[in-house]
Amino acid sequence: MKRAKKKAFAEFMSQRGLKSTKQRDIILDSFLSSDRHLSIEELYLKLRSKHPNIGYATVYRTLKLFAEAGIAREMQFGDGQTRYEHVSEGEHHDHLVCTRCGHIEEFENEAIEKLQDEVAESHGFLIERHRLELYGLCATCRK
Amino acid sequence: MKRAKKKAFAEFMSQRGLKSTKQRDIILDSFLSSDRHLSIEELYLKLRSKHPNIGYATVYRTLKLFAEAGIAREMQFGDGQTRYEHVSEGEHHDHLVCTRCGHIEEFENEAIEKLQDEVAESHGFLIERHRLELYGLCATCRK
DNA sequence: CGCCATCATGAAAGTGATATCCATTGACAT
DNA sequence: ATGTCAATGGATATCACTTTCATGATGGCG
Ligand SMILES: [Mn+2]
Ligand SMILES: [Mn+2]
Ligand SMILES: [Zn+2]
Ligand SMILES: [Zn+2]
Repeated sequence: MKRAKKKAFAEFMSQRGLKSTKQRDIILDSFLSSDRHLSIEELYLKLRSKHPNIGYATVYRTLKLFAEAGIAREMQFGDGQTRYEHVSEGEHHDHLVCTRCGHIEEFENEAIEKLQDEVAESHGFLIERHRLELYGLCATCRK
Repeated sequence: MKRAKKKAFAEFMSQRGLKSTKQRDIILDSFLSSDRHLSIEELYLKLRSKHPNIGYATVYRTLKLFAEAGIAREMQFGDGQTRYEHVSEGEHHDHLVCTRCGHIEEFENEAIEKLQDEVAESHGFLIERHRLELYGLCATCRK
């Protein structure tokens, strides 16, 4: 899991002639071992205690790199911050977002995906990607 | 249609003790007679030729008011600008967005909505709202 | 190794869209 | 007509990125 992503990132880096650095290693480790939907600032703050020498710009650029390398995806849940989530090869999911505590849950639903394709076809659209987010109260916050 | 929204807005304004102004009337007219998914700047520019005395801040605040009054809804399609769309009482729809020309089409699909409810329930979520957007090439841009 | 062309870093400055301030103007109840 | 409080709009501030630039690190090649 983590191994696969580290390897994929290493390959991407060498293909592009980019260099391996201490910062990138630290950021990748931290990213892979944290919440699956993290903002730049959250990751930056998480790192800062142990690695006060890593700058915001480096975290920012490294997360962009992860996205280019295909091991992360940029997401917008409407709270004004871009979040980066883990991406696994060939996997897709959508999101449930708690409007009270910010908790994010993932789900997959083949039936919905299929209906989306039908909608697109009936409108003559060629779909490249989609986003489906359900906002409300999570099980905990409902109580 | 337009009448109903003007009336709804007037009621909202008087309930809140807000005042009727020339600018608000102009902006409402312009909003109701334009594209259904308009950014602040687009509306501002559209107005400027005929009403160069209306400021950007007023357009901004008035669109927010429309949203509060329930006759408009803020939307984010990922192009960096907030768009305001017309809202009709008790109506709901989702969007197809062309990634090439920016064209936006609307659709409704009861089956999808129903499946969404099932997903939410199976995760213990209480849904307040959702967003479903399909991004790709519109019929025209496919050719 | 030691060089050195490149890439990477991080503090600071820039950007663009949105949000707010404030002096002035306007609406409307009395 | 007057007083009060909301509205306006130009200017300024904010916020989350995004880029710049001087300095530091990496790694291929003798
Ligand atoms: Mn996710
Ligand atoms: Mn719409
Ligand atoms: Zn919650
Ligand atoms: Zn198109």
